[in-house]
Amino acid sequence: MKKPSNYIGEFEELVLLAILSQGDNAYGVTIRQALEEATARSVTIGSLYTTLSRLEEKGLVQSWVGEPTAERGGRAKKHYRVKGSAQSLLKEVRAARQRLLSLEPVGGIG
Amino acid sequence: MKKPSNYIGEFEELVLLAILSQGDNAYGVTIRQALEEATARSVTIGSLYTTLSRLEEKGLVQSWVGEPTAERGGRAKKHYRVKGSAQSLLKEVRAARQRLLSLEPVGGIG
DNA sequence: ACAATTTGTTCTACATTGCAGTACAAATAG
DNA sequence: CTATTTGTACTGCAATGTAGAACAAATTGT
Repeated sequence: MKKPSNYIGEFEELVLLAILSQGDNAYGVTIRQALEEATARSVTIGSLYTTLSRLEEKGLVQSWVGEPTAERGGRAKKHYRVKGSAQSLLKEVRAARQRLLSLEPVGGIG
Repeated sequence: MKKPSNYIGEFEELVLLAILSQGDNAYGVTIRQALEEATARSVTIGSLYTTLSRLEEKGLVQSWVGEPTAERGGRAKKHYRVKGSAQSLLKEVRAARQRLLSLEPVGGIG
């Protein structure tokens, strides 16, 4: 739960949104799936977990391991939840972009 | 005009938006001012120029040096314009975020 | 019990971006 | 031709992005 910086990157932001989009079912596989569908780009699982770890180090997400579901086999899922501090950062960066867009003299970019 | 990657970072995105917001008057000083007002964070001039250079390397912005204005003294301004390729990338990442938000099961984050 | 299979996470390594300080360049004024 | 003003380029390191392979924990079948 360090606090190395106050900045979140582009991919980190997408990961946070992906977690939110999965509600109570946010873990590695579902988060990845949401990302790939939303971005139409491949997301390697290693990249995702690295980012999830860093987000947790920064205190932006919280995680806990669930009970292993009796489906076929496989390790227990590690669930993720977005913390309030992250919501604030998301709001901030969205607001900053909006402010710049509202100054846009040509009138919107799409 | 290299093409090292297809990714744009968070700050790069803000810089692109800031350039757009300045219309025909986008150069170091005005871009920086727009950024600081929109983000409420200090932006050192070195950081900005580094990012502008990288954006130009990636072919996302175009620059040209203007005539020196007869105001007091000082070097000629280097003007920047956002290219179409950048507009596309901006659209893409905005769309990706929007897609994730629209799946948001809790109902919006602010 | 234990090897094979399945599901899922951690580790290692390097590329790209973010960020700041300092040096440098080009213009005007006196 | 020096001082001042305005503005840009250079250097170096920290933080993020990205991928591949190794590792871990569960179930199934024999």
